[in-house]
Amino acid sequence: MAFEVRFEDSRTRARVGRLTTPHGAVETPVFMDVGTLGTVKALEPRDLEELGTQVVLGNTYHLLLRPGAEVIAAAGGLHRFMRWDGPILTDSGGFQVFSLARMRQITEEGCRFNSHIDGHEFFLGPKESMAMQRVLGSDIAMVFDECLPYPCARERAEKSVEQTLRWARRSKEEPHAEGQQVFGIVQGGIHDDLRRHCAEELVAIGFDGYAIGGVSVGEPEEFMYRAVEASVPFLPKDSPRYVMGLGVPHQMAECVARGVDMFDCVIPTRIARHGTAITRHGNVAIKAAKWTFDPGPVEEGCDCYCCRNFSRSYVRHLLACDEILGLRLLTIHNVRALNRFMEEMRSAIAGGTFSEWKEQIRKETTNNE
RNA sequence: GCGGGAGUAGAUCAAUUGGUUAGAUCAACAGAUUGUGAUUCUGUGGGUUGCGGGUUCGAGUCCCGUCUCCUGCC
Repeated sequence: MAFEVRFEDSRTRARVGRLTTPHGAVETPVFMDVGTLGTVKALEPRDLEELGTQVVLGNTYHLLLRPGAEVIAAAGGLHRFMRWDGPILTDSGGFQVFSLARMRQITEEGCRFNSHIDGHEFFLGPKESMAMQRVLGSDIAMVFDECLPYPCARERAEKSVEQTLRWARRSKEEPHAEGQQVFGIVQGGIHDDLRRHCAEELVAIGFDGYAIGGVSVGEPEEFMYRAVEASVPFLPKDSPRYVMGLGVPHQMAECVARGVDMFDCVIPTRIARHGTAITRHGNVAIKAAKWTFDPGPVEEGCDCYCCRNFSRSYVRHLLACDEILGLRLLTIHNVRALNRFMEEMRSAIAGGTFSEWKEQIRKETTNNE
């Protein structure tokens, strides 16, 4: 079995596990860094290693457009192309169908797009997506799905779930790379019965892991937790569960308490580029003038390269001047901050103190500064 | 000393040859960002138009005086 549950919390559904992939083992719960175009923006693979990043995400849609399947194939796959030897998870492009909705035309076979770069028409469906992910050679491939917006009428959600299930079956049937795992994606919006139905049907098809999609798309926080609660009980206990697109610390803690093992999000790298640091006491705008003379690190007690060596004053200065190093240093910090957060979480679960830890996190991170 | 030019938001500059509530950009401040079309986006505050008079229905704009800076000449 590729996934092994090693500790289970007695009071919640939280668990510590290990996911084995062709490029190494992954300790869960895990936060995965988004590297859409074959790079975690501003970081090098050696940075990621030092920061304790376990999995990097790649994106089928974006890599298909640029540089294209031929280039990746010629390089021998995404690992070799981007020089990351750790596990890679590739998104199917399904989310782009949703986020680039204006340009779409959906058929049973998939989705017709116009490239956002040069307008060229192209097509992405379960067949094309799996073929591309096979070329990419990711350790984990995601099925091609439709991500529903919020809010969404029930009738539309029903049809969409059936479409997602048909696409999931076809995604499973397509050939995959050697050792490549395939994860199904539970959709269903905020409708509990649709979530359950979708989960059960996916389990019947049989996947290596199961994602919960269509959350953190603008719905209230409680709806997000409810979507997780409506899905997890119908997923196998011995398979990894992955909430897609989520990376706010206390939200991840809440989802882990509901049985989730994996997360990914653009938040740490994006807000770093926008001048905001993630800390144990909430987000801090390092760009703010009040740090102009501040000699302290971005976050007190952080072990990252940025915090070990540089002052808030310096990082603020770099950001104010739009220096590349500013984006890099703050990205280093934010990635490390979330990885430390997950390390703490795993220790708390293994040590039997998860509930107390989660409560403390909720208090600390909601009080901004 | 004489001549010329310039003084408008924290900074750099606008304001149709006198016409509504003096704008823009940057900075400041606040907010957003959740399977990246994001070094992005949104919003807020901020002015005794150097100062003092005058002309006019009305002055950043015209006139007088004054202060400061720049520049040229003796």
